Amino acid sequence: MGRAPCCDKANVKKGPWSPEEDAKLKEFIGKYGTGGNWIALPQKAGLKRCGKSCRLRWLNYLRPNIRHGEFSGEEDRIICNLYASIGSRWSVIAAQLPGRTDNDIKNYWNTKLKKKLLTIPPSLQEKQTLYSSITFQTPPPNDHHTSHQLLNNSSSFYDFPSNFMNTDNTSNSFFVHDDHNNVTDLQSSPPPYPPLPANNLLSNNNVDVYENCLNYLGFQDDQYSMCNNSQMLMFESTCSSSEGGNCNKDHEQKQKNQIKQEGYQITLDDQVLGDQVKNQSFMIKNHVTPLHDNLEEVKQLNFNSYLFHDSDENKTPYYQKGMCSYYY
DNA sequence: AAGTTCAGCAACCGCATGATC
DNA sequence: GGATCATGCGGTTGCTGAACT
Repeated sequence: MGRAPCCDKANVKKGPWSPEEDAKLKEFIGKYGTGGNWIALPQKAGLKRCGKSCRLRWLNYLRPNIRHGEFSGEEDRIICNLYASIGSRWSVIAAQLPGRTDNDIKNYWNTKLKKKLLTIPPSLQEKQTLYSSITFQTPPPNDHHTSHQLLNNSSSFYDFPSNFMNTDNTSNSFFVHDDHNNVTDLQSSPPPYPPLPANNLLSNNNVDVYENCLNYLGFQDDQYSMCNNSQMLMFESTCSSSEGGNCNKDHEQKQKNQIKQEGYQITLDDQVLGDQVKNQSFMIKNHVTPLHDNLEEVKQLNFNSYLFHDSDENKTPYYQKGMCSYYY
């Protein structure tokens, strides 16, 4: 015995709406509103439709100020940003795009935007564009913004959780705090941000800002990114879950070696965000030093897709893929 | 020109959640 | 606290027209 149907399926019309039906629904809602009861509405309005169908038709097509047609570049950026941060919560994304419906955005994402992003060639320039869109704006080269200025420059529609961090405008100090009121003042070591969520936020239901976007682009698992004022480094790693923290040193060394081969010098720091994160990944702290003096040259470097092939204790192959790029 | 494939989109379906009794 | 119902949401389906062979 399944769930009771929401309406009498035998007596409701399905399929595309006719102009007459649209007019009836529009007129009825114009006069009486929805009355807070979609189930009863079709009968009152003289429609042989399911209440859910009426609701959908109204919300996605008939209600005032609906916009159809081409999405702008700005809308693309917003969708990508939000998808990266919250995933496929289309209604939330739609709320940021006046006149757009969740259905529209979902369709647009599935049919166009996703493909558009997937076809981005693996050149740094393209990646930079994408990452800048899914992360945060960065200041111009040689402009020593404070971290909270970075935050202020970040996309306005992305609201960090209220406990994510505080900034102190008077002293330029910058700190994060977690649910236990453990406050970390990052003033003494210049934060490499755009902001990383405090570990309690990273480790539970809060999706890493960057994760989804990279995942759907074909990258996997954990990646964290950071920006050292004019530079940003993105990294990801995939570790066997059973390895816990042990894999990190190993992979860290590999990544370090790999990066050195590419002409960069980095300082790794494997603490930062607590056990859960540490066990899955490692952080590269804020000292990222290009060995090249010329930023233009740096800009051209492409660290895309280091691929490590290894195996865990069960001889199951796994991959670790590192990726980083400078950008400013 | 006819048939086939593909992309875009409207609409449906079923599940999750919240409100009410 | 549990049952029932309405609503909202996201995944999926299927229709339509355009593009391709």
